[in-house]
Amino acid sequence: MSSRVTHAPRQSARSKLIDAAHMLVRKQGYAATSVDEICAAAGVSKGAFFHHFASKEELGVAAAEQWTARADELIFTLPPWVRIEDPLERLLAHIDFRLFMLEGPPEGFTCFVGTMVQESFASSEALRHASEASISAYCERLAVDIEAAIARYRIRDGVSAISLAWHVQAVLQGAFVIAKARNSPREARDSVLHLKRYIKMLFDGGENR
Amino acid sequence: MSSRVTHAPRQSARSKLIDAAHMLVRKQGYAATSVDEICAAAGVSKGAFFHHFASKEELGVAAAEQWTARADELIFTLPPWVRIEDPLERLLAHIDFRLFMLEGPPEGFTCFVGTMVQESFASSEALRHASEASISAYCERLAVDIEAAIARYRIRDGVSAISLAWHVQAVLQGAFVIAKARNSPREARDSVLHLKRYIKMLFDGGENR
DNA sequence: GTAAACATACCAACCAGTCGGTATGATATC
DNA sequence: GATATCATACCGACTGGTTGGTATGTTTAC
Repeated sequence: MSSRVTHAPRQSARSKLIDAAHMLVRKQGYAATSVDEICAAAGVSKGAFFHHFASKEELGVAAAEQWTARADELIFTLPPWVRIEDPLERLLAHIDFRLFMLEGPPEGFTCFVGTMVQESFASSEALRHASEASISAYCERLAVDIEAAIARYRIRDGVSAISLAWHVQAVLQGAFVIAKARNSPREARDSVLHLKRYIKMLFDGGENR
Repeated sequence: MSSRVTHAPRQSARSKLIDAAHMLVRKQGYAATSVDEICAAAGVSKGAFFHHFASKEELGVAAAEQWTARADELIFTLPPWVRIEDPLERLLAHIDFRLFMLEGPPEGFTCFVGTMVQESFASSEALRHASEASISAYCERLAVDIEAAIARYRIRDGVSAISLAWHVQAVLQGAFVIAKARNSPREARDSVLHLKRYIKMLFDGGENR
């Protein structure tokens, strides 16, 4: 009874704004998404927006940080396959998962920071840096698994784990662009399948001959 | 003396506007680039802009079409290596060329239509379609060379020429995103090297063991 | 001379950001 | 335990500047 809930969890407005930004920016881009639009989608007032964020740019930075946390959870923590013991199998399951995600409209599977950084790399060092941090975090986390696979199975041509991780990220980002251009995830999925074949070949040149 | 220069090449304003759009959009994105900014960079008045284009969107469509012509010339017509007889060597020279291009600031090597389509796919069907046409044209042209290589050397797993062409395009588009995020083309180049290794392995699994 | 190729001045809508104010709840004072 | 004080969360009207686009006039080409 005396359970002091202290103050009611009033994270609400701030995180609703970030969620709305994730959705709208992925659909329309950063510059084309206005603060008013984000407020309307989040169902909060403009006053609330500027209470939580000093500027639109600051929201972008906060949304990038939140995106990192969200992605790490969604991709590296929650899914059951992350507990596969064999590191190569785990890596391939990761690729299959990214493949599986390529469904529905682009705002459902594309990358918030990847979209944002394209428009802001030259105009806002804060946004560029926040986006880079988010993408780098993904690559470094993925490189851990790749490193484990290399340790157990070796890899061709002395390919490094971090280099392959960046390549995975590049293929995914490119697949998102193609999916938007084609208005269909079909070529994007094909491209990820090429990536999977490449990884298999890197770890065993003659396996699925 | 009476050398009638006939009419001075007055393609000038229109194509200066398109060139300025190519540069500015690649640097800042489509939405963040204003009509006034494009006019200023092109050194023409706003009246001239709307004399040649009914709207900013129409400039985008025209710039996409111009981009297709420019890319076809720059990549598939002018370079000396396009006359290499062996189709696989020609394909690998193509990849090397794309690798070689990844230098200097991003607005010098990134893709105008790739940048534009990310911001416009959901808001302007005209821009999305024009961008898709440009990217598709590149892929279909590249697929001709890949098809020739397949005919001469075979390829693993029954990979199709057009599918591999889209994968090349995806890796390049992804590499552009990574280069912008990292503020350096290093990881982008590494990714294209992965692509080159993949293509080599597809055409000869055990070649450079 | 006339039609295309520009230039200048202007407009309404929209933009990010400001500001005065309110509602609420925790803490301090007596 | 009632009251004063303070901090946080939020609201929505407002502002100065920017936006894409227009109206109208001038210059150039043939």
